[in-house]
Amino acid sequence: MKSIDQLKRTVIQCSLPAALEAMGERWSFMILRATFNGLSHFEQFQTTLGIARNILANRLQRLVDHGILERHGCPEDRRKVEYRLTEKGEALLPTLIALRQWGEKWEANIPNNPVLVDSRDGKPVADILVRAHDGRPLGLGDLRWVDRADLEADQPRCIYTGEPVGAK
Amino acid sequence: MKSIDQLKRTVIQCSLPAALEAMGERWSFMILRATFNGLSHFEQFQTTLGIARNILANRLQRLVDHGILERHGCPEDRRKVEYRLTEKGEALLPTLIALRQWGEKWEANIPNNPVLVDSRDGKPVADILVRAHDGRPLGLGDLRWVDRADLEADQPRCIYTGEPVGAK
DNA sequence: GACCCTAGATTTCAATTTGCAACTTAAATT
DNA sequence: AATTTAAGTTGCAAATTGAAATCTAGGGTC
Repeated sequence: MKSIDQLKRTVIQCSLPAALEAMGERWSFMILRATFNGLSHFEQFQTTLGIARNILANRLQRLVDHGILERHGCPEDRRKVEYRLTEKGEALLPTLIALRQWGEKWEANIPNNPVLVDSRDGKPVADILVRAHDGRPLGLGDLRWVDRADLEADQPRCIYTGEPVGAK
Repeated sequence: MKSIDQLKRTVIQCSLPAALEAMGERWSFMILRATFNGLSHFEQFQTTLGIARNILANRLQRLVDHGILERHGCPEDRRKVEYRLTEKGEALLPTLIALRQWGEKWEANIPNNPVLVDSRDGKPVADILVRAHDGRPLGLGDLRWVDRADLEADQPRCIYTGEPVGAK
């Protein structure tokens, strides 16, 4: 009772709805993954993903509208359109990889392929984790949700328990 | 032309479809976020998210079916049901945070609240990044996609260019 | 015990979204 | 000139979503 009370005093603001409006549709992440793997044309997406053509057209348009992909005509073959990742689209890579790693570990027991590796040593990238500002991995027990107002007042306290967080 | 040819030689296997089957519905991440913030009852989800009751019931059922939430009756008030995160559900935190951070940076310009902080020092967690096995942050330019078969044969090569990756 | 309230759904029905198949249009190829 | 290819669009049936009303079991109050 008290904890929920505390929670309600926190103004909940979250960009998750906005993020989901851009990427929450069923095929959006699949299309994004395909672009990360080098696909860029309508027919490529259609044949490799097996998505309906009208839905694909609609999703590509949405991704372009949200600034995640850019539409470029190909000068050497003017029938073709190239869909390219923008910087904003590229910034979704950690989310995509996190989701894929979760799926590999907890849903499908099949190893993901292709594998994303470090170009320097050819080793697969690390599991995506929540980390402290200095890079230390953090588990759920090391984490607290605090109200931004309390944080800015240098009085971070857990929104459930009210308990102060961190050294003073 | 050559790069797509190379790509087609790679057996594409991906747990992304499986992950999206569990979490790809419109409200799933919103419900998950609510549980991470301490909500656990039907009415709490309904009033704070504003989701239709039938859809909420259906989504909770799906999340339970996928082993992301667990359903517990409350002994002290037998009308109530408590939905709790499982270990599998908790493992989605990095994905959720990555998506939220992306939204904060690229979509909504409003600061996220509440803030996830390190319990040790009360500082907000780091941005979710793709990192090397040793924790070094990696940008897109430091990454390559390689066929798992090539990786296991200790011959990692970029699936587009065929270029060998890493020192030999 | 009669009454009302609460939590967690289920049902009904309209509106929207999805998906398949066929068609279109412009550009390239034979 | 005829064919093929790339990237869509259109029409229509099926599935999904959402708002509102209803339902059921349990609690609280007098």
